[in-house]
Amino acid sequence: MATTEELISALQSAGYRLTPQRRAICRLLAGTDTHPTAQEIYEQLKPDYPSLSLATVYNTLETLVNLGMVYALGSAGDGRVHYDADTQPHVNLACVSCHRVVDLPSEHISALEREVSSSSGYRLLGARVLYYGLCPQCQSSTRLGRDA
Amino acid sequence: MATTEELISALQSAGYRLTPQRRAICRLLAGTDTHPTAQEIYEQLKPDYPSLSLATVYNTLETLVNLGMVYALGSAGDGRVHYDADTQPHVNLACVSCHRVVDLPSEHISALEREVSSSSGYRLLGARVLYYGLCPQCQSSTRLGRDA
DNA sequence: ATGTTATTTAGAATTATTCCTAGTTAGGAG
DNA sequence: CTCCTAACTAGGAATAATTCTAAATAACAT
Repeated sequence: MATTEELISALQSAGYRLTPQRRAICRLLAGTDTHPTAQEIYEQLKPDYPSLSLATVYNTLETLVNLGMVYALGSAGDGRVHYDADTQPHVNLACVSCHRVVDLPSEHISALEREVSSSSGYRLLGARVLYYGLCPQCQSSTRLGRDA
Repeated sequence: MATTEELISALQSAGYRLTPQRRAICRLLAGTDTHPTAQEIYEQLKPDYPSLSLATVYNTLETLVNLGMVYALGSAGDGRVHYDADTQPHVNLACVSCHRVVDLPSEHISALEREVSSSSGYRLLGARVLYYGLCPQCQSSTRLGRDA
């Protein structure tokens, strides 16, 4: 879990200005293990920051996600729900450069599913296991791949 | 990947009626490895089913998801995006009924990550592992939990 | 302290999803 | 095969999430 300071200095070293609103959002994110929505963040901060706008919450969250400091759970990047008739456990691998998504057969994923199922008590209905990174081709052909 | 027949008979044996619209949606889902949105399904079927309504697509998808035959990628059960400042690979568990998202410590997830990393050749940058289901409380308090 | 420019705000606009109601239909009973 | 009725669909309205816009504000380098 990132600390408040890590989130803030990630913004700072990426050249973003440190506004009270951004600090507050970082503090809230680092200080909770619930997974708030933009609306919930807005409502929790509103009493202390009466002028806070929901748009600012969305903007700051987008920035933090782009910096890789925060995950956006749900939304496959575009805010829409995608449906998949393949209910066999499998791994999706997305290339952040060429945007292709491939399936990957995995031995460990069924073990993971059994572990999740038995240790949580949930009746599992589905899963999204998505890794993202640079595919082999893009590692050799993009600036990101050579530098990172 | 579920076949058209499996999807259709899942609907049938759960007591749902087999309408041409539902058959068409099942056929489309089983016949693609893209991950269409409700809107895309609607647009692809519209030429052959000019009277088809988007609401029917949403209703059918919800039914199939509740039957566990189709995954809804993205959306932690509600239509909202949840944010998580913990960027260490970990398992998120979302309850489709009460919409709470919890973290789950897991032994197998690091093994999975090593497997993905070595077998894919990707330079991994991050991961999102989200399971959907019914939490223990909602299993006892909802119709879904009792029937499924 | 000042200027530059990124950021915030408030509200409107846009987009995704769900809800509602009247009419239609699938599938079992006869 | 035909009828009956609960289940389903269509279409549009309603709701909810997110993004956009333009003017006001404030961070930070100098």
